[in-house]
Amino acid sequence: MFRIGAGVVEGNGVLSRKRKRVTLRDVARHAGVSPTAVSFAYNAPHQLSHATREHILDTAETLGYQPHPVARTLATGRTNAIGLLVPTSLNWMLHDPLFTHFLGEVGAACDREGKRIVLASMHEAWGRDPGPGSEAVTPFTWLASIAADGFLMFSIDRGHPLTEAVQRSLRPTVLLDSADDLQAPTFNIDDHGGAYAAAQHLLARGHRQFAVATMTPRRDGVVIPSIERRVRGFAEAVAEAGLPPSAVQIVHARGVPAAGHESFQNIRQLRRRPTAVFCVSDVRALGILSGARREGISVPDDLAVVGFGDLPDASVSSPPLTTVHRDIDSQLQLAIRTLFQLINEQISEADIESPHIDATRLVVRESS
Amino acid sequence: MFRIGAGVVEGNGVLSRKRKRVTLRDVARHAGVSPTAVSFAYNAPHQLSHATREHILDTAETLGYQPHPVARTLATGRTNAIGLLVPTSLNWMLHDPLFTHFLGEVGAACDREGKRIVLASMHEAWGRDPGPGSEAVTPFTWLASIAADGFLMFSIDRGHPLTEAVQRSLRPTVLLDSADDLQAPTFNIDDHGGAYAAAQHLLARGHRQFAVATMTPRRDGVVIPSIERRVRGFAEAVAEAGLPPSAVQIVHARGVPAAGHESFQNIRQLRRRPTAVFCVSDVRALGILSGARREGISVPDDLAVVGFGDLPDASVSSPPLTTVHRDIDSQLQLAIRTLFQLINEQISEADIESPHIDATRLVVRESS
DNA sequence: CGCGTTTACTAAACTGTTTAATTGACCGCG
DNA sequence: CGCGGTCAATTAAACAGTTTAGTAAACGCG
Repeated sequence: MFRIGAGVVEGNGVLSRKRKRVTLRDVARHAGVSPTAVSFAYNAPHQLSHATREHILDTAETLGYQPHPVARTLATGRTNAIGLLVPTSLNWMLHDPLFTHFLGEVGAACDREGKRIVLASMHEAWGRDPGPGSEAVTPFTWLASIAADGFLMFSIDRGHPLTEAVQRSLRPTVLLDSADDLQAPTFNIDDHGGAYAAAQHLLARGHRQFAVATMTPRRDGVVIPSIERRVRGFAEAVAEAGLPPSAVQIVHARGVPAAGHESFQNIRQLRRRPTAVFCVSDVRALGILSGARREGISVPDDLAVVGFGDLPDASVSSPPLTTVHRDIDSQLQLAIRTLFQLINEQISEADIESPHIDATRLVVRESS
Repeated sequence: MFRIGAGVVEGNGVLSRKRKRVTLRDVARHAGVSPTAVSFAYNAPHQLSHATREHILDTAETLGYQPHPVARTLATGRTNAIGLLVPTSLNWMLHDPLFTHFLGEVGAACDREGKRIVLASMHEAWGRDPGPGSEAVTPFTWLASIAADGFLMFSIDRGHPLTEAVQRSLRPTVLLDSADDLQAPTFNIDDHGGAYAAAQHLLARGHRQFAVATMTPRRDGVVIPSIERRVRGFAEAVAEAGLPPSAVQIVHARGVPAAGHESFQNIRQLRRRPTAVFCVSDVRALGILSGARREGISVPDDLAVVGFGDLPDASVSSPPLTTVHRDIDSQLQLAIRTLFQLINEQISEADIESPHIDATRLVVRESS
């Protein structure tokens, strides 16, 4: 077993990362050309004769020259990275399959374009004790400190500390699943309409007493606008059917993966037993399904369950989940494409109709 | 509903991101001080009198000055970011709960330190058709183009195209779950020993015919060293018990989340029916459990199942999963801390004993 | 009062690259 | 032979900060 013990492998140069960086100027000097020529060798080969170019590339190779990405960025103004701003802690978000799906797709898109993703979670970024003598971190300074050409943000509400910062930012920013009156290109889905349709469906099936399973409100007051819209949409449809407000009982549960079980318990403890439950997300609904299975409650006979999102898992659960379908991928593709176009200045923000709202539709399966 | 239609909101300056950047020099000019003073106001407050500092900060505020992160990086040599190099496509990795856990923890650690994560997937990075006239992307140039102070990599094998690049890199790199003879600080776990213990356990329970459920080999030949070690560890223990090689049958399945079901089907089709199956990961084992439940196969009576990793889910499955426990968090904390120390030059690579191998231990529950 | 130290601030150099403007050589053409 | 036009390469100016070395004034002190 190979081992890098103290002093065991030494002096062959491989381990020493201290050696001074070889700069473009060094290459130029050794090759006997100007720094510009070296730059051209990489970025504008046609400006150079084939012979000199080869010569420059050779000397660069032998010297072990690595172009300095930061210096390049400073000169070109392009970081080749987009900032993915996570509204809470990354840890928290990663438990949400919707987010991991988002992240994966963004990753694939960036991969195709040769771009990098800079992940920054906004949660603990500010309000932290400022370093010795330096100012406290504000949303604005925080955003400014991220080296990216543009930003992608999820679930931003009106009141979120970052909204103002985003609007003052110099870099294009695209919002997903956010409030729909923010001054930045926003790509949402029809949460309200989807939830409304879910309610209508359940009403048509004869249900009159409902539970809505949603998140426990965050202590920091951060609101997830898309979820709010879903709850409102559902309640509105029920109200318009002439039922009293008490026909909709809201149950909260915290966390994303385990929340389903907790929700289920809470539902069982309601005095007025609901015959149907609408969940603001599929994970929650799937959790309720498994809770019901465990307790011998029959779905949909004893309890109808409707989810939101139509994750891949929703169609293979038992029973298959009735849920509100959204086309995540097309929404995301459009958002990312828009962001790239904004970055490349192929379009301007004024050209974008915002918010862009993708349709949703109810997919009726066997859980309702 | 607010709407940024073409020309609807215009000229209030909020939407225009074209306005020229306010530089440190601008602030200096307006405040009537030298550029140095402005820099000091942010980075070395004690060098300035309280009054001038306030004055500078005020003018900066009114001018809307944002320090340029890239320029700062170029001058200081600090990006305040670490590169997370994903060995395959990000999309693929995100389906692995182990990776998302890793990512979440790295995120939390970076959050604490005020650092950013640069995500870069190596999968498609090179071998792509080179841009017009520019050189093809090589692992080395690719790595060099990432603006980060150091790198964290998962599952790197000897033959991986990046290994050489990492060793030539100027920036500290820490490896996790990788080959254990690479010339970089490596933090592994005792895969071999864990799998060996799992086999011994099953042998002691009287099993004589085994299946090992592992990944389908990747077409690109990339090998996941930790998984190789597990398979070998298991096979070795069985061989040392005097059983013939045929006592261990290897079943492959692709993908991470759905692989469990596929593995289960494959196991059922084996001519020599195994009485116990060892899975190289918990997800796979959990999938087999649910496949068995669906088909009415009793675990552990008809089939004993042992996983690897001891994810949170493993203890709450039905039946609770016997699995090889690893302390992911401590491994990760140590790796990250080491990386930060290397970046800050508080330690040198020669001081690090590598590979660092965390112990694993078998946790016997009810699936075996 | 003169000497050394601190305080508050500045000028200039430095980080490594791109890019606009420029030069000089060479070529064909009228 | 002189003139415009490429071609190949160079010079110099950005890009937006940090940092080192230095200076003038103020201060403390015997």
